[in-house]
Amino acid sequence: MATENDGQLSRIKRGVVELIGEEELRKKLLRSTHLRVKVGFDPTAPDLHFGHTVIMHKMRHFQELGHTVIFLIGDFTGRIGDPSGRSETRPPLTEEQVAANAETYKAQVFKILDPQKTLVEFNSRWLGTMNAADFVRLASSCTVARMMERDDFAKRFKEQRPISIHEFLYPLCQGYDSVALNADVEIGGTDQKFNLLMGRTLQAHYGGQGQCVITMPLLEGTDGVRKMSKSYGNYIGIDEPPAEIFGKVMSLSDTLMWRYYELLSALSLEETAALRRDVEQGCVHPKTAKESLAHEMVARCHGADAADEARREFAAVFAGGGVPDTMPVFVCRYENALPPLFLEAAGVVQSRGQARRLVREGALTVDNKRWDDETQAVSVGEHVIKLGKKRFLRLVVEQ
RNA sequence: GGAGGGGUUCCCGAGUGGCCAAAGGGAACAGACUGUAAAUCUGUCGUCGUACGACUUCGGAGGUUCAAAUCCUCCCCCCUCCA
Repeated sequence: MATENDGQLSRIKRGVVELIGEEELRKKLLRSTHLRVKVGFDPTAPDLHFGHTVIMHKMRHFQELGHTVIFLIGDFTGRIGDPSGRSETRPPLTEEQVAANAETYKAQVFKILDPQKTLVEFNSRWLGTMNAADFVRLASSCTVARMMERDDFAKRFKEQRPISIHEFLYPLCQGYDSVALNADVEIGGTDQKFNLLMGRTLQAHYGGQGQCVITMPLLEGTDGVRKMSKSYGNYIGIDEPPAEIFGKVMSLSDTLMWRYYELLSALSLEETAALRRDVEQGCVHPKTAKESLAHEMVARCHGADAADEARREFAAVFAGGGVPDTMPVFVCRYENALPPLFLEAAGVVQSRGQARRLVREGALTVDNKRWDDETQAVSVGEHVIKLGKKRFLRLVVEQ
């Protein structure tokens, strides 16, 4: 029995940055096979991306061990805006936005989670019905000094940037969620550590047992600098088309690629290390290694066939100078066949001036031939338009 | 409540009456080189116009002036110190 328990524990610990309350977790695992594992998602970004999947795979592990995962949609807290890691106040969401985003979440999470062992909750259910007295009690559980220990608050305060009082409420609310849900374990990114610990503290404050806290590494976004986040625009969404996911992975830097291998790939750490060694010694081209990763990522979201197809098309388009199988079609009349006009009308660029500049810079290709005269109209007929490396358009010019 | 400092183009940040569509850096985009990698070099980076140029922009609203991001008035927001 003890060994089986240890097996569970080592499975749980794999890949985590920190496990706070390991001894308690060991005991809990002995006592129950149905622990309540809480993970909160802020409904700010309706599209799940690969950064989320790091945590979701950990949730999946718990499910496979028989435990119940509570997928908590922070519809109430979403309206406050999580200050974690932020240098400024987030804009609050409207109720409608939150509702719409939450629906999108629910539609996507079951790509990875087992619906049978997932409980979806909304924290407005208990936070929304609290009255002022309840909130005062909640707020009394934490001192200002304790709150200011938080790195991002401390930093903002020091840099004389604004912090609103309501942002103090966020960790308290998130912590109270753990009280309301009676969570045994909560999982989050390393940037959530403070909030996660707040849950542990509050549960004790309200007379329960504190949850165990697991922090997972944060995946850097495609820029390799900031964490992956929709609001930074550096994310790869799990719902994006295969070619898009493939392309985004391929344009990761070589250094960053190993991080993605480590956090996302099904390859073991040993296998990854071996691959890395091969690349460093020149036995394997880094591009090949990246293609495997891209293939794996597409396969996870869209299946192996789609991944094969994405790899084939990528090779044809970018290595072979070909064109994608599908590209947006735009029809215009001959008098509008001037590059700045149709490029703007087709939504390829944001303004005619921008189009004009790009054409002058030699970014435009019509039927695979450079077209650097912005005043020359494209002839009647069907053409393949390419702007820069990534923007394609099938242009039909009518008489 | 009192005193002082500040809000500039995607971000940071210069600019205190015309030479300002606004320095510099970053991000982004394009070209060259490549592996849609990195690094490097070059260019672009408010809108419209082939171009001379025109128009809109420097927290908001008014005003002074031939001319305002820059001066004045009121308002909104942020920070610091005192209470």
